[in-house]
Amino acid sequence: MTLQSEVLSLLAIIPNGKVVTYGQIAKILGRPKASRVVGNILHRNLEPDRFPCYKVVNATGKLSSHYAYGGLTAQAKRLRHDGIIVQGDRVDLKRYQAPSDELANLLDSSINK
DNA sequence: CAATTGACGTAGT
DNA sequence: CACTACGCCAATT
Repeated sequence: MTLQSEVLSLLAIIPNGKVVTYGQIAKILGRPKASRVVGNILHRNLEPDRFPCYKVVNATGKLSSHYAYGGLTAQAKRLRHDGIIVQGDRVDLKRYQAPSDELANLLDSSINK
């Protein structure tokens, strides 16, 4: 099982109206130091229609500046569409970041399903 | 197979 | 919070 497929699986189960950070994903998948890899995976796959990669932000809540198809603006637009308030180029992590344990639980459920 | 490449994170300033 | 420097590691070349 590649880390890549794990990351994509996790993206698919992010609760609507919530966001996650790269490091959070990495930690959940057992690679707490592989935050960069998570970003690389999303960068290389570029499948915005298949996975909600717009729900992924960095540790400060800032949106990815190299997001495909319009960059920050396009990503912010998608986030707002999900009911998430985007101030400038960032979101309020305190309010929108999905708890890691909840994600782990959802991931487990998706595997079981 | 070795080197390169980053949608990043953390600690220090 | 903004910036810098350095560490990290799977996928790609």
